[in-house]
Amino acid sequence: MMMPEPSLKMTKQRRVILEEINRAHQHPSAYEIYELVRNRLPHVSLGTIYRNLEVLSESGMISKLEIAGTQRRYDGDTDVHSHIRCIKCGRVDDLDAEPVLKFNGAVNQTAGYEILGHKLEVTGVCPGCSMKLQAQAG
Amino acid sequence: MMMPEPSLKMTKQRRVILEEINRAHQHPSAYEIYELVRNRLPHVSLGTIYRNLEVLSESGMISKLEIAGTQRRYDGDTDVHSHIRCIKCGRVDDLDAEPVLKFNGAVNQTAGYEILGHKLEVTGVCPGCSMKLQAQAG
DNA sequence: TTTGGTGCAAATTCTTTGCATCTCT
DNA sequence: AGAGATGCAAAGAATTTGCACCAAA
Repeated sequence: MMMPEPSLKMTKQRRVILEEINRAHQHPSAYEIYELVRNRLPHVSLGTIYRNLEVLSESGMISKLEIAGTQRRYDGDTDVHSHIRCIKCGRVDDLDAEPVLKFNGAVNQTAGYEILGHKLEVTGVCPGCSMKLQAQAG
Repeated sequence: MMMPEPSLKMTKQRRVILEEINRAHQHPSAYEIYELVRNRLPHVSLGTIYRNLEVLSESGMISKLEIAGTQRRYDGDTDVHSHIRCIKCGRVDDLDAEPVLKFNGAVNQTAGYEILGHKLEVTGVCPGCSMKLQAQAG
């Protein structure tokens, strides 16, 4: 027998969270989303942000970025695309153009794993951190 | 004027940590390394593990894996190579063969970033989790 | 009305750090 | 000796969760 899917209520918190993620063209962390939402709903709690990020990504309305770094980041754009991450500040941007990858079959025969996907992550230093470093180097 | 490099003392803790990382053919987390080392040095502290993982990776003797997931992992093999990560349990293995990647120039012109590198991360379900899932599905 | 959501605060998990003491070099 | 490392315990950062009340359907 099937479990009924839990129905998603569209609360105002959830609606605003979704709007802010879709408006943000960087890839905000939970805390950054919290700050954005709090401008519009001053009493919102961080727990609500986390719970919603979870259900929204579970239901495919946003995506949870699987990238390196200490803080998780979220993306309103659910199409598959690659990212670049600043190793200094953790900022994440989209690549301007999706690189064309070609790889041989090696990946398909790894140690008994059932392969689900892959992703390319480019690392670098973002314009902001680049400037700071040059100022320091003086 | 140059700062003198801090000299690394080879304490017994540091030596054992290094030996255990090099012996481990998975990619252990700090806590897993702690457990391995504790078998040989029962009074070692987790703080010492973390401090050593930091200096050892800083000095290039091991590498800190930049992978998605909540827990950081370490690798005694400092050559560049790609990994596969189990989305269920976080286990990380080396790919059996390094895939040949070819990509167009798109990456070189992204939003003012100074590009440092890139990496491919393959995701999948490891043999252990695969078996558990099949048992559940019945 | 019922089911799911919220705010708040406490709890978890992973990692870092201050400090007194110890140990390589 | 003295720079650097250790153990311990406390602090931090990011995320999750229990619970009483609230609101969308």
